Amino acid sequence: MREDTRTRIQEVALRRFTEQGYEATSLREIAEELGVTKAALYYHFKTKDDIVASLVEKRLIELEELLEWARNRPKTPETRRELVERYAAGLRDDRHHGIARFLERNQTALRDHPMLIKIRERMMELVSELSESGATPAERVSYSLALFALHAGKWLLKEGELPEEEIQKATVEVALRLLDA
Amino acid sequence: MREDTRTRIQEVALRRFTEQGYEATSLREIAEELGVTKAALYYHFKTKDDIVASLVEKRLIELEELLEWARNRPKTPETRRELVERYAAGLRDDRHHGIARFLERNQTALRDHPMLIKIRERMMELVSELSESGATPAERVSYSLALFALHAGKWLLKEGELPEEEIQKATVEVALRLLDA
DNA sequence: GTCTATATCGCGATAGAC
DNA sequence: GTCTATCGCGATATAGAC
Repeated sequence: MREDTRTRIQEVALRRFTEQGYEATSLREIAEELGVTKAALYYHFKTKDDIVASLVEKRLIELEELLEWARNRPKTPETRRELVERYAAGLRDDRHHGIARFLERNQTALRDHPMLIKIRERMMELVSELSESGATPAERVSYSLALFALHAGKWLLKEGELPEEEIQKATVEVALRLLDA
Repeated sequence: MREDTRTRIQEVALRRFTEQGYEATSLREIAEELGVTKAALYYHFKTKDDIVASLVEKRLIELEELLEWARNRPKTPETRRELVERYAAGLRDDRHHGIARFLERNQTALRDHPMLIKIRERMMELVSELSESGATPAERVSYSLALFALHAGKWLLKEGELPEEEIQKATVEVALRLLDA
């Protein structure tokens, strides 16, 4: 017994938005792949943007939970290290890493999307949690790059054909070193 | 006496492609701002993609020159340090940093554009020049991040309202430290 | 509640007149 | 060198079939 149409729309949309980009993916393509008409999509989602909102809401909640966790902790090197490790673990999670890839690739196309604006804000707040109030510009850049490194490993090393686990070890190692700036 | 239409199209297109994104910018908008019709743009450029090609060709040449310089040098720590500093200087150049910002923001939308594919290839070759052949995955990630840091400073620190020069000092400092991974 | 048919309007692109 | 007119396709809205 197969899934409901709404879920199948989300799956096809996520894959195509990630691979081809949000604007380059038409609703006609998605509808055709599912064997329905464009209008059917509009029954399940108000607009194309609304499909995006449904995809990323869980990621936003995850970021907000991580942020709350960090705020209830002292700003120590140990907290920073654990924050980086929790962030990396979140990206490894099957429920999130597809969404994360989609987000990485559609920052510009979706720059005015309310959900994406919130996600960007939370990311910047996470970086603030990594920085002490008197952090130098170089330290702040390093801390931002630490989180970025966790995202970037897959395509920075894509030539090498390394196993997923090796890539993760390498990016976490670099991220942790960036915390000691 | 004012510039020719072709140059004015390039200026308006670069600004709008950077601020709103390539796909979100219509040729009608560009034509209206210039006081001409869409069809007039098609006299100066074969397609919308062709405007992009005209914008980025100088950046491609700059990358290729930098690559050639690096290849005629021994792969020493000193070469790597100088490569990073030359790359940073290139980004500071008024002729290039507007183009660089445009490229950063339109990677996904223009992922199949022939000129953009070449630029990505050159960037990956530059990273290879930074890596010795036996470099570990963590080292390769660090070297890639070093170049990325030079691009990312502006938006990573945008909240702090630091002077441009301070941001550049900070990013170069972080990039150079990443070379010692 | 689930979907189709149909229509509107803006898009990139082209052809041909001035 | 720039215009008008037109094309096919995109997102989106609505009316109504089942």
